[in-house]
Amino acid sequence: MNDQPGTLNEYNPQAIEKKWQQFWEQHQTYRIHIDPTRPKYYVLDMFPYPSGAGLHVGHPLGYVASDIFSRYKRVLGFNVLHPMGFDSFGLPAEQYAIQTGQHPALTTGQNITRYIEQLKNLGFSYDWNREVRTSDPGYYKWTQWIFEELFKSWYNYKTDRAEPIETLIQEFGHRGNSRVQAACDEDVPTFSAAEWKAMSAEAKYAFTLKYRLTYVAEATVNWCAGLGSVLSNDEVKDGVSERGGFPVEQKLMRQWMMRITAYAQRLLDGLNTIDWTESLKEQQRNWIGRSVGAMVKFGVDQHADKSIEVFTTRVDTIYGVTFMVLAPEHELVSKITTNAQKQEVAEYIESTKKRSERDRMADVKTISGAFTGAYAINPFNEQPVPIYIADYVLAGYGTGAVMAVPSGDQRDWNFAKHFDLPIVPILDGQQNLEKEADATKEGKYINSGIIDGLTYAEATPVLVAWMEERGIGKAKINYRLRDAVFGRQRYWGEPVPVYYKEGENGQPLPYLIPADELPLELPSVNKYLPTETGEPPLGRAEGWKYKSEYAYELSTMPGWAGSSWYWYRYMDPENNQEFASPEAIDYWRDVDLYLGGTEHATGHLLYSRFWNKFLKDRGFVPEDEPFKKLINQGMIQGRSNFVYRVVSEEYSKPVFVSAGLRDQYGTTPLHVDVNIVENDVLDVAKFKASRPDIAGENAEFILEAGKYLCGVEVEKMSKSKLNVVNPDDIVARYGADTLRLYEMFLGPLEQAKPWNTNGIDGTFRFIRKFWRLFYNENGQWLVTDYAPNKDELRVLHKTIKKVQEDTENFSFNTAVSAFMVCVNELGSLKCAKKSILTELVILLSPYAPHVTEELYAALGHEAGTLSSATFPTWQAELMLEDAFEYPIQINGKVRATISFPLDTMPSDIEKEVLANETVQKWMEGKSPKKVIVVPKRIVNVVI
RNA sequence: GCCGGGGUGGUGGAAUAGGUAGACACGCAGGACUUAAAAUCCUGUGAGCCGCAACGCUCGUACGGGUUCGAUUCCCGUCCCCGGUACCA
Repeated sequence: MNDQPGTLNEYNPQAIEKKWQQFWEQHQTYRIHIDPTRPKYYVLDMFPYPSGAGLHVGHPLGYVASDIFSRYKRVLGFNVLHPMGFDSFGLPAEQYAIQTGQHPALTTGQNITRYIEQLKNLGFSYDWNREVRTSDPGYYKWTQWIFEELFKSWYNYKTDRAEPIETLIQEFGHRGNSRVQAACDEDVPTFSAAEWKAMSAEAKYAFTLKYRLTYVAEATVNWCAGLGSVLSNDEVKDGVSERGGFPVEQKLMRQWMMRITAYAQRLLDGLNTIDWTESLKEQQRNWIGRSVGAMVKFGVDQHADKSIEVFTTRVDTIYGVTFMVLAPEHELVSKITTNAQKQEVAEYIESTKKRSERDRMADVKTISGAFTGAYAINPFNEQPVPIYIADYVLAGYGTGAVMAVPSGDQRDWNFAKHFDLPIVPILDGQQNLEKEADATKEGKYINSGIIDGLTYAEATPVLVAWMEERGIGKAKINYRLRDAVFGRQRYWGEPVPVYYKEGENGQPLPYLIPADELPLELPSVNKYLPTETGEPPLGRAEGWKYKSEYAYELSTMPGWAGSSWYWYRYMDPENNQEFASPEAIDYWRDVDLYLGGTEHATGHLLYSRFWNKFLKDRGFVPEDEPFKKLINQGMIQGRSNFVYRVVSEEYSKPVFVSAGLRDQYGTTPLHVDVNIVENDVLDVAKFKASRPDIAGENAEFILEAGKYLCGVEVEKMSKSKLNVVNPDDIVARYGADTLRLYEMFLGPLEQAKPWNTNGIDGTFRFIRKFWRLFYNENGQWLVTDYAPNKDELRVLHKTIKKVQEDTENFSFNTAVSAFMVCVNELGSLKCAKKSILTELVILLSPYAPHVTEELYAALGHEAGTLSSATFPTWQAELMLEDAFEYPIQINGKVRATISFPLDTMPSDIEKEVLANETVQKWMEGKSPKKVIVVPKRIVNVVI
């Protein structure tokens, strides 16, 4: 590879790309507007967090794909919205601020500038006039506004949608709250209309707080002391914070929460209406975790006033219950434990507390628990069963209590064996109960009171009816999904627009900052750390308007707030009156194609769907689902190179052995910078220069075939592993088009793959060859006006067809291959004719918009872009040009062909008759034994 | 464990309503050009066999079976890899 590709007469990407970037900027080529005469198409990339490291080499993968698709849709006549922006609130900028004292807005701004520069270098067709930044006050004004709208709303299960809080207050005034079916706090007492009317205005207000979609609650949260903040479940991995790796503990705190659980069922149902990958939908389904079952109330022996409620998905096994298990944290534990068992129970609770979350997860096999001494009464047969506590029952799921059926559940079975508790079979279909539990639903019930002799399908309704009659249980659907914690004790985020006033009972009540005073701007602080009294950094706020009168909410919103609605802001980014105008929303509606990584499956993508459904309920947006189709680009992993240092007393100087020969020596592998390795061959001179400490002048290298080959391993891309490849370096050397094409060529878009540049020369050669179709060896323009011949048309039409199919399927790697074949074939045909090239450019422009600049002028296109809509016309030409040919195999060998014009699709029978005739002719009248016609392309004949 | 996706040359990967496996590219080898190198171009390149050559033959898509005229593709079983999730009652 020449280090300076491109002389004056050669393809010179640096000059071409620079020229066209300036041109696009000047002419605002990619600026788009609402155009009711054309259909819209919205292509969205997941916007990046602008980190200090600059654009990651994995980012362009998805951006290139979405850019290709945007260009493709434009060529087909769509008005394409293709914007970019920045998710610019976040922890790293704040950490940096803590270390350096620099305002996060400053560093964030610098990072964004760099990102934009890099993105523009890559030639994306974004409309930069629509750029958004979540940390701009003009943007987060509307994030705060949505928060306030959520606060002003409640979820009505009767209408199954969110409604303004006024409709709830009205209902309270009419009939109290006994008939209200709402998503609300658990501790809401029932009251009548009269009682409601008797309440003070403030008491009424306090009451509504239990129903609003954002609310304050005492919640167990993931508290990370290292970061001084609360984290969401998806920010915690293996008991430590995802960012920074600090330990995380469970802590009870007053927190802003969002009632996403109100939408659990709709979030589940909506998945059936959208075109996402099955694995992603499955992840969301698991996260929401719907299970259908029943709540059953068990009495407690000696405690007539108490009962234990359990959730079960198998009420039909109720007669097989031989013990109960409570979570150690369950509130009844202390009340029902007998004196004799007190010490054992206390010890057990103590030991579970010591076990970290991590230990509990890692160690699933150890069976432990303690007997409380109390007994529960099975409401169906009045039999007492012992109550245990055990840490395999989770306080956070269901009621924190389970009815244990050892014959049907393996964990219960294990527990029963360990504590020597009875195992009662309840179905005649159950087998091997001595060895393991059998969760079958086959057979008829035995030992089962009112359901004896029934089947599974018959039993459940009988049991539920029996329970409901007596008020001891009911059918119930349970979700794993929890309400989302909405506060972070951090500085660099949207301030929660709330202040507090002390109420009658001395408790502070939250009130919204009036909407016309939004945005509540992030105040400046002298330090980005929590205050001495342990308040969040906003405790240091200076210049807050009402600070002397009221206490402000000091937490900020979580990272996902700003990203949960940003696709609407692109529709109308400058609007200061609304988050986007109804006109813009009505035209652009929803995202037709969304590209991004799978890592957001249970975070961003779930919260966004939640907010969207809320906005829909309140009439602000028209569509129920925000992202119609979603493609996940695979993660780009790092590809590390290694050198092998020989470990031996024999040598006084450092010795490195090539990878293929390392088995013959004892060696230690060392990471080596991938940027001084090409095709896994080490540049020894550069290596020596870069590591004088170990590889200086007198180091020895044991080569194979004259080269030093490096070892390879796929790892996460990181600085310490010396495997980071900066896209800028590639662009500087080969040009953006080569990088773009290469990233597409690397493999299927959705597949995770290690980044390596081993094949990049191939795509560079291709683009150069392509360039040469247009220019002669002196760099002069070659395009002329001759009509193409049949062979040339054939090549073009074949390519157009293939590329269109591949593009529709997001199979860009095969599309690039098809281009390569096309250019090779045209090259040998010496084809350089205007009409052919017109079509070729339409195809190629998504991938290489810079290469063919002269064409814009020569063909009279609007400069710098392509708007020709010739796609529909070529297909007709293709039909006239070509024919289907069916080879006829006789005893496995091709001996003849039959052909059909493309406009007449023969039936299989017609083919068989024709094949028969052809074979007979070929064999001079002999008749074949068997003719098998295969629809696709081959006719087999057996004689 | 469960759920989802995979296993094809030296490498990245093509091809699945069943129909010439290995497109395209990298790498490698040989050749042309060159004082030389780089770049470029041409030829070859799954493994093996036969032969002067042409033609041709056998085996090959993780492994073992099955269905079929025909299986990388469909079915059953096994092994391995990647991603997600985790005591969810």
